[in-house]
Amino acid sequence: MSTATAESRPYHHGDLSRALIDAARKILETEGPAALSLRAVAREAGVSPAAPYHHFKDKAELLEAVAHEGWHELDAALSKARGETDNARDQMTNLGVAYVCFARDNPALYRVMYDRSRDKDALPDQLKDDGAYCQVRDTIAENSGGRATEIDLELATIAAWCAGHGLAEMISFKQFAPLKDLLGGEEAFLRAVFEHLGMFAKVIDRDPA
Amino acid sequence: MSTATAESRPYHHGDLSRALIDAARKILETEGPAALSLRAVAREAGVSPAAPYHHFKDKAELLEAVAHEGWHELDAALSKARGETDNARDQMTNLGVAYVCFARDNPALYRVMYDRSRDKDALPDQLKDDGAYCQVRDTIAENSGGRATEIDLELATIAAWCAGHGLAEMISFKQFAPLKDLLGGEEAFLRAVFEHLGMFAKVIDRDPA
DNA sequence: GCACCAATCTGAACGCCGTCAAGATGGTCT
DNA sequence: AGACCATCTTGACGGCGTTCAGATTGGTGC
Repeated sequence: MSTATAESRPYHHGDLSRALIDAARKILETEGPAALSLRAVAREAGVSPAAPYHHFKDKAELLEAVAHEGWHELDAALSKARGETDNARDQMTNLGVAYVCFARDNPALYRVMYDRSRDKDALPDQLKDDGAYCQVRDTIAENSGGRATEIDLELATIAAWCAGHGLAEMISFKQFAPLKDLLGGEEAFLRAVFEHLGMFAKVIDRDPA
Repeated sequence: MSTATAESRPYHHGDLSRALIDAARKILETEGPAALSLRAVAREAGVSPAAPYHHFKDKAELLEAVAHEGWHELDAALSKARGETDNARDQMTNLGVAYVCFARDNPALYRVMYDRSRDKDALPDQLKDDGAYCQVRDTIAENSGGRATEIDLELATIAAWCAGHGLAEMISFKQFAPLKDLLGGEEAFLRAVFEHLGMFAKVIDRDPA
């Protein structure tokens, strides 16, 4: 019984790597990061606890693969948000809101993404090369009208990333619920906080004060 | 042999709660969060693995106590930084730098502090009542010269906290090492990023644009 | 068709973990 | 002295990440 389905299955199970990643993500979504054990992933995928070790060096490497998918999806979300307007300044706000919403809607995945980065002391390379980070930098560059130096651009991008990440982590804390209601919902709250950051003011407004 | 030392020891070991917290912090500092098991803490304190359960409901409650100390120490660090200048605007920058430096110098403790908050979906109460958060808000209020509404103040404080937290998490990533060198060190890097946030611009500069 | 190899998976085991129940220990109070 | 109770130890349970020997399977060369 070589292939149980029409798809070409390279070996015994089929694409177990893929199945393991999917199983991990399902557990993350339904039970949260605390429940994400390698044994649970194997169970979910219907294989023995030792099976994953033929596809991933250890648990960390599986999580790495999950995180990698997460960064790609964040990238896609930012691309979409950026494309929804031509006004460069609105693009910036949209990027920020989209970033935070991604983190809010995929909290466990977002956690895994940064936990893996922390363990490596480095954000993923794809971020620097052509990923989400570059979209933020490019948008800032367009806002600056060519007046900003390379260093200014880099610093403003880091600043924006910090603000987005910080807000993404704060947004879930229930302290802010009253403020959200008062402002008319979560997105309004997000936009208000972003405004109060006076984000990128130095690059965009560029008056030396 | 009731009291082995001059101090009054309530029971067998002495103040085991205290010893456990100290042991946990020592392990955090020397081996990092991953090595912080309850058994390791008990081992470090010289008691059996079950002993901690007479002082803390479970592992989470011990970590809660550790986190609580962390917030107090962060509070003290911010107080000190704020007191080092009278210029309100400098106070703001000093607060930001002090916050990030605390996180950089106590990375494992900082991690535990926020991990516990996430599990509870809430920042510690002490933050709202008279702690670090209020110091930031008060400083912003002084900067605004009474022109800011309550909501503006709250939003600006959240924005500042997000930026600080975000930067605290980013600072360790090795990608930014070249930029740090280029700017003449880590603190210069910190200050540059804070500047690029145009932080609190809306509250402080208050020109409607 | 068949033998063989390498890739893949299983089963059992190791040491670690968090937690709990039962019992030993030693202050404290009367 | 004796009772009491907080404290600590011992031993156990199930779950974890990981390893390893061996079984199973798919593809390759004859």
